[in-house]
Amino acid sequence: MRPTVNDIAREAGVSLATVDRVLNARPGVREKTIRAVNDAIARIGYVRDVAAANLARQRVYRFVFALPDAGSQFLLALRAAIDEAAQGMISERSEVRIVTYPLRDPHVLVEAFAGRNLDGAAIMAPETPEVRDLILRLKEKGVAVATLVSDQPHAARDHFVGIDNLAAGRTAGVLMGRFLGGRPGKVAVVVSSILARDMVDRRLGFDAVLAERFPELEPLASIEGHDDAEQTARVLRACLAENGPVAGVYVAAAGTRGVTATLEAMGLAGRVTVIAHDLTPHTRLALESGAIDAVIAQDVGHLARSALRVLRARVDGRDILPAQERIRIEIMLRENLPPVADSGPSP
Amino acid sequence: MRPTVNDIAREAGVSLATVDRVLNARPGVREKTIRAVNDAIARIGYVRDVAAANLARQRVYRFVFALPDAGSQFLLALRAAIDEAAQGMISERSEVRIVTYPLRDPHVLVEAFAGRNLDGAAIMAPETPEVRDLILRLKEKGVAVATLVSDQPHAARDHFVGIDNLAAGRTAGVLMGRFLGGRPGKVAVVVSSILARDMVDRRLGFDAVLAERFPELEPLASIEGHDDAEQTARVLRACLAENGPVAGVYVAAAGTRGVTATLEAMGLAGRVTVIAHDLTPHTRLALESGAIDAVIAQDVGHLARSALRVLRARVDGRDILPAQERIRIEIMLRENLPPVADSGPSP
DNA sequence: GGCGAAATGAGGTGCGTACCTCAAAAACGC
DNA sequence: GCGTTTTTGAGGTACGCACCTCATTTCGCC
Repeated sequence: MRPTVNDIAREAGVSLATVDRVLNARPGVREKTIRAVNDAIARIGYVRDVAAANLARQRVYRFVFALPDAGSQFLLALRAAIDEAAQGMISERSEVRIVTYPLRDPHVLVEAFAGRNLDGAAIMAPETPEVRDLILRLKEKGVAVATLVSDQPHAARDHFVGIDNLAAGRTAGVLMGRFLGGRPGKVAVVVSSILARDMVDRRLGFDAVLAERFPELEPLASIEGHDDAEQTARVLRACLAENGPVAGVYVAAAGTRGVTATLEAMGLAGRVTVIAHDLTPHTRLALESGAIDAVIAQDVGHLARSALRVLRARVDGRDILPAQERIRIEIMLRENLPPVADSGPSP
Repeated sequence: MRPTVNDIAREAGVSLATVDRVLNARPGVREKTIRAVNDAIARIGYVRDVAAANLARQRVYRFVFALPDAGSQFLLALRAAIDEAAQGMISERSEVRIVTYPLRDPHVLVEAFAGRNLDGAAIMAPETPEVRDLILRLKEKGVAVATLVSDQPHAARDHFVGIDNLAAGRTAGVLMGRFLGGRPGKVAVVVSSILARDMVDRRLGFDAVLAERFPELEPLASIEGHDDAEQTARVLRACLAENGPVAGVYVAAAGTRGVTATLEAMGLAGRVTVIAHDLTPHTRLALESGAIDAVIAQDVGHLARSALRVLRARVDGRDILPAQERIRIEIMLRENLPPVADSGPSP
């Protein structure tokens, strides 16, 4: 049997009321008594039963996820994953809302948080001063804050939920180098925007590995696709026209469809090594057909669940299991694609 | 406010006692009444508060993990991961014991389960008739059973916690083929035993990919290392003596140390592509030094937590989130090694 | 030593659920 | 319509904790 508050009272030689005052940091207890109670707690190894505490407290956790309103397949999948994770948390008195904001205008994001009283927020947003301020103000109000997918290392967030994008770029680099097997050539690099933190990191990691280990490959200047297939196709065509044939393309952003379509149209499909990010219906098909050679993926379900766990732990003042919250950099090849998840509940 | 059992009673026009009987499948309720209650539950969207339920139930879940007593680094890490996961579950009234048994003698394993009353078991064991019987008898006693790492598809287990070893073998095959970049050659394959289910699957997957996509590679007959470095070194030397130089080695088993040591001694380190399994201190070092080119890994923390979640869900009669329980086939390269986890609590 | 203030004790109630008992009501068989 | 069995209702207790009130004790201070 785990020790309870009554055991603390007996062990410390005080009453239940005093133990309660100490446990919940209520005033009116002498320093000396507080120490006696804490000693007793340490001695008998008491751990608060959070479930029972929350039950008594009638506590409801309010969490908000803020995501860009773009319609990329990755974001769609992420939203679905958050909904699913939230569904699993309702039996644990957590309430999750998703707010979306236009990427161009993070001001809307700031407004969305005004006046709400909530316990935690997971924010996927560009690294702008407004957002940094928003995070700071949330923290000041005692809200747990996690950044999602793209970090804000200079903001006051408690935790970053996402992959190490530098390492992801390095991984892409080594796959590109090894898959090309020593053949020299140029490599095009597609990012969403050269201002996005995750894109910068991926690019840095990619270049570093190429320079260190595959000097025969020449990475070209980043081209910006803004996570849009049309736009990506356009800039890639321009890039190829300017630089001539490439041996590989590293798509660090969304909009991979623009790349495969362009290569297909130019008769280069399967002859250019393509490394892309994020497992979506399209990249899955492209992997299966051989149009893409590898995908660097992050599990959206893991992202969603990890964010909720981290925020919950923060609010409860609990520690997290770092190993459980480390989002893995997954390498997806045709051969290790997971079976398609059936979406939605069966009838 | 979430609806409670009282709301169900009011909505269904029955008493609390009847709702309770229905919810907990107690006898003595007419079919018609059961339907009325369930309809009311569906109508008001009631979800049982598991925290409160467990509190009232005063239930303690007893789980057992059965593992071979071998001292491989993988098993050590797995045991540590189980301990850590169990630690996290004590606040959810779960109690976990690990029992080990000698691989040669699964009879000991069977005895270890005699007379215990427990709720769930996770079993990592070879596919023998004794073990299959053991699983069947456990199931008959109402114990939830999961197989761990190595499956027992013909046994009555509820769930398999581990990677798809066929796909893992395929992944190893494609990495081998692509890393060798079209160079022809022989490939040695090390397994622990040609009788182990996971080894058979890996071998099948590996061979299939080589045959389909890399006909220039010739896989040699499996050599058995029995998860032991010494033994592995011995059989690998014999294999190389017999077959001449190889382009690659696929180590589907533990005992990778025997392979790197042998290659090192023969002056072949870095000149033979090595694909190994499981991220251990040794394979991590070998990856960093370039002695191994890639490691196919399964996250031991995920294995442990998933097993516990699956067993818990089974006992509670809840569904699982399949996406969360799918153990990923991770591809570890030097470039995406996770930072070393600090072991043990900090002082 | 007496005073006011601070600290502590005793005890109650409720959170949402499980599980129990006993009485009352309804359904059933004849 | 009777007796019997089955079904249902009413109510209580418990789980571990939070939070409240009011009485009582202890402390610090002059």
